[in-house]
Amino acid sequence: MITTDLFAASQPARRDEPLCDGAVVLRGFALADEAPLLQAIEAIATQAPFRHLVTPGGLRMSVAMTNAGSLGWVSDRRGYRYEAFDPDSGKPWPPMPEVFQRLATAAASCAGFAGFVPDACLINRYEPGTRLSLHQDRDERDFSQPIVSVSLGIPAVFLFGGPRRADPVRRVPLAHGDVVVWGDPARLHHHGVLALKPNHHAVLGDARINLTFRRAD
DNA sequence: CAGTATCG
DNA sequence: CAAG
Repeated sequence: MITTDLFAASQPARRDEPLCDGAVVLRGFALADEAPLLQAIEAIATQAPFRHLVTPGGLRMSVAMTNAGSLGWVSDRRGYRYEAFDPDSGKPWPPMPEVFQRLATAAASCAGFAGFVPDACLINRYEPGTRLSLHQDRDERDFSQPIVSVSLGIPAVFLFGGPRRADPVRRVPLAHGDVVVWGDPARLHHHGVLALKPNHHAVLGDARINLTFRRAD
């Protein structure tokens, strides 16, 4: 009893915010790994530069993307899919940094998804005005595996809806270091990001970087 | 429809 | 006219 109280008092205050059954926001979860995370992102962007993909409808996405891991998410006129090779360079995507994998596995575990080992990390770069309309992540093989989303840089408003597009949508402000995890009952829920407001972050400048971890294969 | 344009 |  006393040991429990002492333990609780010695831990940083964790304010986990459940969004619904199967989805939770872990406030500040990535802050401890901020420096190595940013260094790894910079190295990845050097090998596989951010680029604007085109939707199957032929429209340019406002968010700039790259990938790390054995598979990377891509979109073009042929559709959405995962590819082992960067279409721009013909080379494999940069490998998943150890700090990425460790963070994703730990966050998933905290959210109740033990044994999550991502093989793909989609890296999205937002600038003021960038948005991502409501969609589902449904290009992966195993929907029993969760999605882990890490926010870095300037804040954004995350949209989290339900399994049907017309379902009510919650607005969730996300700050530097916040992590969202959604899985099993909420794995196919719609989600998106409102257009970013003009803002500045001391380290990342006028940008938000989002890491989205998936088990694609 | 991982999009925009148009409207109240 | 910006936000939704």
